[in-house]
Amino acid sequence: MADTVRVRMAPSPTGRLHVGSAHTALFNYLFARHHGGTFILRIEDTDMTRNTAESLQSIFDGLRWLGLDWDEGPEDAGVRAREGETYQDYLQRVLANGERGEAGPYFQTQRLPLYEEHARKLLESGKAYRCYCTPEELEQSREEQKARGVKAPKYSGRCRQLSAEQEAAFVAEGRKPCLRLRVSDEGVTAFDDLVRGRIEFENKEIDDLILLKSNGYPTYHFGVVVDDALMRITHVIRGEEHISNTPPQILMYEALGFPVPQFAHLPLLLGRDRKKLSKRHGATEIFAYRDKGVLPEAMFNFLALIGWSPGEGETQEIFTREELIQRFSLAHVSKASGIFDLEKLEWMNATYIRQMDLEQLLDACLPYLQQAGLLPLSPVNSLSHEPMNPLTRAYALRVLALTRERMRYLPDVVEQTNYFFTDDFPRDAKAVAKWLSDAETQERLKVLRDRLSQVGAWTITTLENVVRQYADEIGQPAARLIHPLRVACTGRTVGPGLFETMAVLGRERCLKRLSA
RNA sequence: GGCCCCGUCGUCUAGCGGUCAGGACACCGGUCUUUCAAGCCGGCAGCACGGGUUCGACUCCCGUCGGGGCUACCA
Repeated sequence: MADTVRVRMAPSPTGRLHVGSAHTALFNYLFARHHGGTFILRIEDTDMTRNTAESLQSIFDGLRWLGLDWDEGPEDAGVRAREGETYQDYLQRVLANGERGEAGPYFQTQRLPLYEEHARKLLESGKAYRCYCTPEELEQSREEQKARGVKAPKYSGRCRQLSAEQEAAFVAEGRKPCLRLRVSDEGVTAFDDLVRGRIEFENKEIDDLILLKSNGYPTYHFGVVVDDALMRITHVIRGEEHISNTPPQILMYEALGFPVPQFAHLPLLLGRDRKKLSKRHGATEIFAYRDKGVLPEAMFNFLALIGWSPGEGETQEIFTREELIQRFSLAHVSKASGIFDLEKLEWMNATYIRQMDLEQLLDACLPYLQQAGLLPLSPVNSLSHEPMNPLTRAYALRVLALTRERMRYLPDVVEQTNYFFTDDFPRDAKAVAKWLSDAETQERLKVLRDRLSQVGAWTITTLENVVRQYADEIGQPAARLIHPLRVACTGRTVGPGLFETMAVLGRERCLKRLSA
C-alpha cells in the first residue's frame, strides 16, 4: 500500500451526535481500519453562534461509546464540559491537552491563518475576488432574477471586475468584503464517485462561491477543501447530501493547485416517512440509544448493515467489529437511502445480550441493578465465590445466565431479575389469585415445602425429583404443582425453568417464600 | 422551479443478461416445553410503470412516475 489511506469525520459541534453522523463516522472508520489507514476527527466549528460545549463533548463521548477511536484529532482526555460552560472555555481546556497527530490543529477555529493564507494566494492569482455586496443586496438580486423567470438565480457578478477606485469607494462606505471564487461558465466538472460512478455538473450551474465570509471566517466549502487538502485526506467519505457540493469544491482544489481526493457519497439515513432523519422521527441522537440500553456492539453492527452489506450471497447478520473491518468495502455500499428502523436493532440487541460474554453482560447491567436498589452501589465483591450470596458476582452471573434470553434492552434486567435479589419483589395479583388461592393448593404447597426442606443437595435434579414424585403420588400432572410453585417463589407465571430458578434462589429463600 | 442522486418483499438487503428472485427483521402458523423467552420447521410478502436493445431482461438504454438532496456570508 504505497499511499496510506487517510479519511476523516468532520462534524460541527452544533448539536448532540446524530445517528446519521455516527453512521458516516462508522463507514469512515471501517474504511480506514480495513486499509490500515488513518481515521481523523476534525471539528468544524466556524459557526460561532451555534457551537456548544455539550455538543463537542457529545461528539467525543458518542464516538468513543461506539468504539470509533480516532488516530488524529482532538485529545479530550476525558475533560468534561462544565454546567453552563461556553464553547470557547471548554475548547480551551480541551486544547490544553494537546492534539493527536501532526496535521493539526484539528479545530477549524484554530486554523484561521491557514484559510487566510490560501485565500490570499487565490486573490493574488486572480482566481478569487473581493465582493462588497451586502446580504440584502444579494437577496434582492435573487428576487429580481426569480421575478424575471430565471430558473437558478446566481450571483450577479457585479464585483467580478472592480477597479481599484470602485473598491476604494466601497471600502469608504464602510463595506466589509467577502471573498468569492471566480468560476467560469464554460465546461463541465466531473468526478468518479466510488459508490455512484461518474457524476457530471455543468460549470454554468456553479455559482461564484464565497470562500471567506466578511468576518474573515471561512465558509464550509473553503474550510473543508483547505483542511482536507492540508490534512492529506485521500478519500472523502460523506453523506449523499454533499454530492452537489462536490463540483464547487473540486474547483477550489484546482484553483489552489491541490490534488483532488477520491469521493464516496454514502446513502442517507431516513425516517419512517422516508424523509431525512430528524428530531421529528423520535430519537436521533446516538445517546438516546445508549440510554435506552442498547449495547454499543449492537449499534455498531446495526449501523454497518444500513447501506452496506457483505454481498456475494452472504447471509450472516451478526458480525464482530473485526469481521466488519475485514469485510468492509465501498464496492458494497448501496446507493439507495435506508430507513433507520428500530425493530431490527431491537432484535440485534437482544441477540447480543444473549450471546455476549456473561461477565461483560454483568458489567453492563450493574448500573441498572444498582439504580433499582437490587444491588448495593459499592462494587459487588468480585473475589467472593459464594454462589448463594446475592451480593456476589458469582450469584449475579448465575441469575443472568438464566434470565438474559428474555432481555431486549439492558434495563430489562431489573424487571427480569428483581426476585433473585430481594424478597420485596412485585407480585402479580392475578397470578396469585389464580394459582395460590384455593385451600387444596395451599395444602399441597405445605407438603412440598416440608419435603423440600428435607432434600440433601439443593440441585435442579433433586428439586425436580421431589416435585414430580409428589405429583405422581397424588395423581396430578406436574404442571399443577409447578405453576403454583413458580408464583410462590417468583411472584409471576413466566420466567426461566422453575427448577433452575429455585436452584439459583437457594433453599433458604425458596422455603421462606413457600411458607409465606 | 432548476440541478443532482436514488427506486428488489412493510423494513434492511443479495443479485451485477438465463436464479423456482436468496437471506434477515417484523408478522402468521406449527414444534419443543412446567410458563414465557430462546431454538427449530413452515408460511405470507418484492423487481414502480411504459417503451426499447437482446434468442432472453430485476440486471443495459430512453421516458414517465415516485422519493430524496442541494439551490445561504449554515455545516
